Parts: sequence; C-alpha cells; structure tokens
Amino acid sequence: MPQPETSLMNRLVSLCKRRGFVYPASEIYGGLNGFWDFGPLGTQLKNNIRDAWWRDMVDCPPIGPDGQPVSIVGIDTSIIQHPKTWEASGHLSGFADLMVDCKESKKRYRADHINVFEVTMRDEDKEEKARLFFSYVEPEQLNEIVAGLIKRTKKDSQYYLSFERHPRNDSEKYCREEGLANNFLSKIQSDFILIERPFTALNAEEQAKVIGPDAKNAGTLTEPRSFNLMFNSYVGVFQNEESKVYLRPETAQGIFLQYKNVLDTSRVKPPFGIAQVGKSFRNEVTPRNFIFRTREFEQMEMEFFVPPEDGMKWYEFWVAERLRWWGEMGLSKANIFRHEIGDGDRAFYSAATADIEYKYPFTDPNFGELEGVAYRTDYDLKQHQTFSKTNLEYIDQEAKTRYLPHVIEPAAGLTRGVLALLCEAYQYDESRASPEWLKLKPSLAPIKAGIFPLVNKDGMPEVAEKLFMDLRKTHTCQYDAKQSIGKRYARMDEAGTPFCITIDGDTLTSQNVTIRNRDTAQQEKVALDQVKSYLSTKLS
RNA sequence: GCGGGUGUAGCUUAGUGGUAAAGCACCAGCCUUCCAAGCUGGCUAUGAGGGUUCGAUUCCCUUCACCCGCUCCA
Repeated sequence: MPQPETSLMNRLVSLCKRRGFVYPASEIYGGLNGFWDFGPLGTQLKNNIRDAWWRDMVDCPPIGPDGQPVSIVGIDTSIIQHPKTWEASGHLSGFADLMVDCKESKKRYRADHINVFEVTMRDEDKEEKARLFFSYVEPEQLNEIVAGLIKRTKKDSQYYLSFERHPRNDSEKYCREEGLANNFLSKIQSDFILIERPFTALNAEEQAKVIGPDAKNAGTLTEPRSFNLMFNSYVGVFQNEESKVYLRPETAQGIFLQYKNVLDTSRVKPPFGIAQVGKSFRNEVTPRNFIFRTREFEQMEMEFFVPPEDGMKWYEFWVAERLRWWGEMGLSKANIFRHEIGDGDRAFYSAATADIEYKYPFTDPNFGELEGVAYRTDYDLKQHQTFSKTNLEYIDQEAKTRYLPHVIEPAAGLTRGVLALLCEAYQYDESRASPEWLKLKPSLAPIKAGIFPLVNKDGMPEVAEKLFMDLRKTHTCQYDAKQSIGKRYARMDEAGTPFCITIDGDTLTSQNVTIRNRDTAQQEKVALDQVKSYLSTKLS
C-alpha cells in the first residue's frame, strides 16, 4: 500500500486535531510546552480506556494464580498531599539532583557524579606554575587523563606534575585499583596531589576552571542546576518554605497513604489491591513526541499488597495479566514487548521490574514505555511507617503473624494508552474513499454508531432521529444528515466509529435499516427493532 | 537545557518589501436513494513581540510552539 510522504506521526497528529482527539493546550496563546488537551473524541476514547481498566481491575478483576478471583478496591486521593509524603517516597531527594551541562561536549551530568581532581604543575624548583582541574565520570576517563598528563610531563620536562594523595587510599593502592600502570608513580616526579572531590564540593570559582569530562577546554561546565521534576505550589496565602506543597508525580503514594484506612474499613486482606486513576504531574526536562511525554498526564495505577513470600508469584502474574490486557484492548502482539529491567537499571527498592513497551512510530524499530510493573517490596510502606510514625503492619489474626505487605505495582499511562491505541488503530488505504481511518476496538470507539437518513427527505430524517433518540440511551451515537452519505461514512471512519446505520427508502416500507461495517465497508440489512440488540452484541 | 530544522486558513501547499492565492475541509441553501458527487453563497491565515522602512508575511532581533538529534525520564 503506498503511503503518503508525511510521516505517520505527523499524519496522526493532524488527524487528531482535525477530528477533535487532541489539541495543543492554550493554542490561541501560542501553546504551552508539554501540555495537550483532549477534544471531544479524545476525551471519549480516554474515558473508554479508563473505564475498561476500572472494570477489569475493580469491578471484575481476573482470576489469580491460586484460582481465586483477585480482590481489588478503587479509591481517589488528592493530587496535593502532605509534603512529607514526597520526602518519605524519595521523590524530593531523587528529583532534586543537581545537573551540570557542558557547553563544549553538549553533555549533561549529575553534578555529584562528576569527580574533579586538581593537578598542580610545578617547575623544577617546585614553584607552582599552574593549577588544573580535571574531571571524569567513568574510571576509564581518569586513565586517559592521567596517561595524557604523563606524556605531557615527559615532553615538557620543566614541569613536574604533583598530585595530592587520594583521600580514600594511598596512591599506590589507588593506581592498582583503578588499573593504572604499575609504574605510574615512578613516572611522575615528586609527590602526588590528587584532590578528588565531587563537582558539587567545589566553590564557584573552582567550578569555573574545571575541564569537563568530555571536554578539552576549561570552564565549559555550567553551574549545577536543580532539575526538580515536581511542580510545587503553596497552601494558604503565605508563600514560604513551610507552606510549600507538591503536585503528585505519581498516583501511587496516595494509595500507600490510605492503605491502612482501606484495610480497616473495606474488609480486605492480603492479597488485595487498591486501584486509582488520576492526573499526575512531572516537570519533565524535555516533553516530546506528542502526548507520549507530557508534563501533565493521567495514570492508572494499582498497588497489590501481598504476603512477602508471595511477591515474585504475584509479580509474574501481573506482568502477564497486563500484557494480556493491552492485547485485549487491541494492541497487536508484535507491537508489545516485555522489557525486563536489569539489576543495574532498576530503582534501588525494586526486586523486579518489567516495562510493557509499545512500538510507537517515533521509537520504531524500538519500543517505548506504556506501563511499568514493579515489585516494590515493602519499601513504600516501610518509608511511610518510618516518616509518619504510624504502624502500617498487617495483622494476620488467623496465622497470628504481623508483617508489612510487599507491593506489586502495575502502573499504566492512560494518556500513553490513548496514544498507543491511536497509533495501532491508524490505517491508510488509498482504495477507500476515506484513506485514513481508525480501526479502534469497537467497545473503545468514541462513537459507537452514526445514524444517517440516506437523503434528507421522504420521512427518513424523522425515522432516523427517532432511532437516534432511542439508541443514545444505551450507546454513544451521532446523528448526521449533512452532505452526501459517502462523506458521512468517511467522517465516521476517521473517528473510528465501527457502525453506521442508514435509514433508506426500504426502512419506510419494510422496517429494515442498513448497517455499514467500518472495517469491511460491507453492509447488511437489520430490522429496525433489532438494531439495539445488534449493537449490544457487536460491542460486548 | 544544547544543536539543527520548521512556523501562511481546520488540513496540504503557493506567493510577495506595496490589496495574501489555491485545493480540500467546514458552514448555509439547492440537489442527491449508499461510500469525501454537483451547483450557489459563506467563514477562516502570515505563531507572538519588537526593530529597520513611507510601507514587513517577506529583512533583522527576541520569544513561543512543533519536529529531529543529544540530554533527561526519580
């Protein structure tokens, strides 16, 4: 099938705007980086995905690995919580890392990851000639720098390099550990001055002299800047440090904070889950790729509390279950990928994490995150227990034991789900009157059926309107009598509407309507009084 | 945050230091008995701000947004 010149993403973004799925936020003011608004169809689609998740999590959860139905309850917590929440969760410190940019190499580093060491160059009389600040991040970089220095000392014999002792070890041992040449010491004259400090420990004057880890010239590193990813605000009219609060960067913490209340009031016991859907906010450094990475987004998170010894069993269960679910929503197997996060890359508190990734057009042939399933152990409850001084243990009356449950967290991006499903649904077929159309799963489609009088006369509009008034009670429908029937079909194709019901001359005489199938463009006759049950069957 | 690119109507494009053009879409009317038909009419644009100029959409500066690459993604 020949594809148009413009990229898939551009066409999708264009269609989203044209049909009212997604608009740039604040567009009339020039837009706002990292924010998008959902239009009528997009909102409907998002709500449908959200509702499907809620139904499959809370109302009708799957059967667990032990053959019993899983027990999950839903809650809805505040976007703004007590600021201590984020201290306990680690978001405040984790998000507050100072970053440094290099103007020469264009790289960015965590300020405390840059190791700086100072080299004093002296002449033969040991008079100080120059002080240089070298820096490195990887040990290999240190080797390179030192090798360069040795070369330089040899060539230019009037200088002696001197390093101070390494603070942690004596120099000899240090060389050994870092894999430096054994004769390193002997090659460098006199006493070593190797003052190694993190970049953050330097004063501004010194920082300005540092040669960046990947740079040749000194002074190319910016001063450390905070990249706190949490939005903040103030509670009350006095804006000071005491009144400072944060917009939640994830919905999960609200669940942990209410875990005990739910346990005490809902007659649940481990294993059980608490689910929540809602907005989260992260002041992302680089919002990018349409609604993939935005500063305000919606999450569908569920925290599943289990006895510690059952952690891995439930982790495996939920990863498999969530993969299955996204498939059921319409994502093809070829486009979903289970990405097991390795030991080095996982959050420190997590015993296992798998990302469910989707092959978005902008990541293709690679995949991008759609949902993360993390085995968070008892980290969160333990933290909140410590910080709040509240006992959060579960007391098992039967077994006469008490423990902090372990947590499995399937955390899905609702906004990303909308994107993935739109990408998956987007079809281009030049042979159709409407080359672009959305093959959405019927139950997720924003509009389930379009209802059209074939022509705008002979009593057809009246019958169609009556049918519309009846169907709209049970299904999201749209009545359209404008322009030609072909245009109306095409419009519905772009909206992903699975069925179009046409009232024609035949309807007036034999009480039959024509139902057109979006995917095949085939039509079938259905009795007027059977339309509702037809839709219900097809949409279930 | 850095580098590169792009900003003209809802979309896709044209054009110009001197009245901004077209196709499609959209709206209204007519017509129309099944896949963006036709006719008539209509709405709508130089991302924003500043400078140079008699005059700027065009040249310059700043800014904003989007795209690509880096970086970031607890």
